[in-house]
Amino acid sequence: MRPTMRDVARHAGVSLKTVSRVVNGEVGVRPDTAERVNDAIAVLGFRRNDIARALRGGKRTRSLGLVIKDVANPFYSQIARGVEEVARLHDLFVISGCSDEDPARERHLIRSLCERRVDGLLVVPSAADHSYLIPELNMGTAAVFMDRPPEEAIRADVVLIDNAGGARSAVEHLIAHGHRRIACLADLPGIFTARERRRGYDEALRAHGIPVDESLVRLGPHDVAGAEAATAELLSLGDPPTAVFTGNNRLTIGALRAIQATGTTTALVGFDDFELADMLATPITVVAHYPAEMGRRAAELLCRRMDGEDLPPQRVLLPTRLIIRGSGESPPF
Amino acid sequence: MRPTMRDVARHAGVSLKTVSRVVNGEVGVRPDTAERVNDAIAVLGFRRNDIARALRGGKRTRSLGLVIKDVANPFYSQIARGVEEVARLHDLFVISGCSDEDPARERHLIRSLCERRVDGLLVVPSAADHSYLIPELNMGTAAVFMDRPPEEAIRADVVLIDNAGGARSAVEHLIAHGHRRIACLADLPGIFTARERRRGYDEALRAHGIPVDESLVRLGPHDVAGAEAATAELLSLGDPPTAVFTGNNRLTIGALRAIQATGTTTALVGFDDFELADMLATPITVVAHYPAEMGRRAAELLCRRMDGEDLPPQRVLLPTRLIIRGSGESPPF
DNA sequence: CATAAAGACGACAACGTTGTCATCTCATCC
DNA sequence: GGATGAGATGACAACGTTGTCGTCTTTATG
Repeated sequence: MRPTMRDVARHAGVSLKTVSRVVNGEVGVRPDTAERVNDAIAVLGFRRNDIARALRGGKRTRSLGLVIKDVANPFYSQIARGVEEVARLHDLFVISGCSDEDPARERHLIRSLCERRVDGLLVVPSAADHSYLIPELNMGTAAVFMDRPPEEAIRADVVLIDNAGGARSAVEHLIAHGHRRIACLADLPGIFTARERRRGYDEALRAHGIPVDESLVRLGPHDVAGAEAATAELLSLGDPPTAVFTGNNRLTIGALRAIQATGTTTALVGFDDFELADMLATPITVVAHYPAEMGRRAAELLCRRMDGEDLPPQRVLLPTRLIIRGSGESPPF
Repeated sequence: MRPTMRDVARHAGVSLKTVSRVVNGEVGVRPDTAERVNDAIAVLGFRRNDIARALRGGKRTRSLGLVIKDVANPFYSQIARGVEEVARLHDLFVISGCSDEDPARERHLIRSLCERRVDGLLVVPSAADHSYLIPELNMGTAAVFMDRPPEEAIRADVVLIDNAGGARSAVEHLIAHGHRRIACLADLPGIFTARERRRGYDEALRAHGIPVDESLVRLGPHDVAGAEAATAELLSLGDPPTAVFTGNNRLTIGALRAIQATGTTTALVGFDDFELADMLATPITVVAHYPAEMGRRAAELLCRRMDGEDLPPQRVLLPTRLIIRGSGESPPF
């Protein structure tokens, strides 16, 4: 069906190797010979087989594997975009898969990607245990983790958001506006970023001599509905919080709904920016970060590893930025 | 570096072929032999090389190429998600690239994907001319287009949204609420979906005996700012429209901004749903569609082609749904 | 004009795997 | 006990390409 170099060679009346030379733009082919070969290529519709090329070359497949939770989620799709940009510059293809936060699937994906001999791996880890990766790493497959670190035993690069720092800046912003009773909605404590953001919340309070009141902290709400319920409950306390810090954008939206429903002016600052945050009835003050930048940095690090650079494992912390829009600046009531 | 089957064979004291049999779970290996082989595999950290496998098998690389405009755009990332779901079911990997609406890059991507011998192609086309694809199609690479059809000459499947039908339903909804002066913001007329939606707008008006007033139609605004300006200008007319139909979500947001700025109760229905459309100060009535479904349908079609099914080229039209939220139900003033 | 040097081109092996076929070892049966 | 056959295993080629090296042709040089 598909013509090979051999077919082209026959058609052009030259040897296989000469076709290879022409296809790869090597020197040492007479112009008229090259022309005959190119004609044959055009006539037959020949396309060089990169599979065979990668096998023969022995080394690079010019591809990298990307394992994220879910491309449909803007956070991950922006990471993917950043990765793609860098891959493009290095003439690499990205082979991606969604783990859906399922460790078994993550493991299966990584294994399959290694079998495909990707030159490197970019992973947002779900699994707790990545020891299965150690042989791959030793075998020379470079890997960079994003958003969450793997466990200690894995010596690989990580690119993280400054979760604690960002949360601290949010809570300090609320404190600066006079708040003392500040609630915290954090996601499930099994999640690294949720823990880190919670830590930032604690640090900010302590730094300003405000004791952490555990009755104002809700660990666990995981979706909009859960956050809405938790916030409603907090606002109905005898001594309700005057401000809320939310650990991610789903929680922010849930909290916002509950706040709007009660009609109070409870201040709100959320981690994660989101589209239209500035177009809402109350524009939302957020801790923004840059997932595409995370993808880019991770991919750049990976490319350096793939090029054989041998640094100690890096831990990159990406800065966040507080974007002031209104919801976080109302004074305590 | 990486051990091969030969290394495993040596280590286990068996032949290459026996290792192959064990790795592929073929019958006809004594349990104790298989165990020795598996031990060797574990000790050496052997991973089957899918590159060599694909080459030798001659046929399938178990991968498909996806060319979209930009993964960071939710519309495309949802398509990617749908594709991924189907690919997963068929044990395929997705190799994707972003064309950024650049025909040259699209062509380069498709060419590279063919060189990698993907088993099939899923493309949201940017280029006007896809004749370069014809040889690939003839050579047996299946292809399915999404969102926009390729030109006539290409005999390939297409999965489209019912753009005209959706637009018609939006405009008829406005007409049903008493509107007669309905503006239309459409994107650049070079864009297939923009033309189709514009066509639906025209059809709805004509079907109700309302002449199309070209002074209420703006073709060209392409981003939020452009739509905002165009809408502001429309609303400042001596005899302004009482309702606006917008051809995509960027335009909807721009129109919304302009409407909010003037403080009028101009009705608004937009094509494309978007996150938080229900959380805005004015919840937006939209024509929703399902990009992930488009990805799924296209991928399913592609898999059928890849399995050798030989249907005439299909043209799938996916339904839209009008979601009523408030912005489209205010009466004319 | 003879010869060296450079240039053009081809033969062959190898990358790591799997399909085909051959060989070898036993247990089984008459 | 020798033929029979099933089961286990191995040798070898091939997939399509590129690196190495050898051969042949052409050109430059004395």
